[in-house]
Amino acid sequence: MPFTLATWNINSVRLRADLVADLCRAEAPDILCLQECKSPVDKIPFETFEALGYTHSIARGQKGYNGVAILSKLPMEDAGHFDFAGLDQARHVAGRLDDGTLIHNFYVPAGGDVPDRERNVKFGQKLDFVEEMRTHFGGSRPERSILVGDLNIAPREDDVWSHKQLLKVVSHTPVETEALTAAQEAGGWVDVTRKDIPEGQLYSWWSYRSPNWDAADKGRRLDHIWASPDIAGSAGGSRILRHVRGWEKPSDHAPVFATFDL
DNA sequence: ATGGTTGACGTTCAA
Repeated sequence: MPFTLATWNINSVRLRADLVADLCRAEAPDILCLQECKSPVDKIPFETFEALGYTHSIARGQKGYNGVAILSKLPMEDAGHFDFAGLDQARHVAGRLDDGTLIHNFYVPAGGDVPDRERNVKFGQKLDFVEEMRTHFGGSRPERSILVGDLNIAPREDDVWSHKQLLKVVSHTPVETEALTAAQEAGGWVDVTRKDIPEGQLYSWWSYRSPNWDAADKGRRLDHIWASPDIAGSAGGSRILRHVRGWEKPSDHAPVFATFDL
């Protein structure tokens, strides 16, 4: 069964419901995973997405912050959620397709500004969250599974505009990139985007604080699509829709796409 | 050395 999967940090699903609809009309992903919905579940405009064929949805939300949702044209059942690091925040939800394929949608904590857990509680929570991803997937190694989301870490040197200048910037510090790589390896996860696009600079996020984001191009690859090793061979077609970052009133993240033929 | 922008909420926090 072939399908197209996308992940997008939408930065308010209510403010940008029209952008979600535009993306769905233009690219027609079968499954769209959203992060930073910033909305209680009962205020997400699911009817807008149902009208476009996304008749199945699973979401977790809270007022104002965080929030994750999976919109799907394919039948999907709720497969539960994690509350890593004991934060009691809506940062993960999982769905299961009819063929048993499991889809994890994560929103990893951003971690604040100071990359030191002694001085910044949020950074410690981020490291704890990623460490729990490692212990979980190391303990029950994923099969027939896909993991996507805003992981808020750019692991490779070519996942940021300047490796050297970002070594002490949260999202690219060695303690973070090593923790994310450890979590990936613990589960045997294959980085699908980098399997398909192994060479060159690749970004999915550009700060709002740069007025000329496109020309300056000081991006980072924070959004990821991983596959368990048994199905990684069926993944392909990766792309990051950079032009979406240039839409009117955009999210600061661009959507990341891949296809699977399971 | 530190500002720059955005969103939700409510007169500030998080990203």
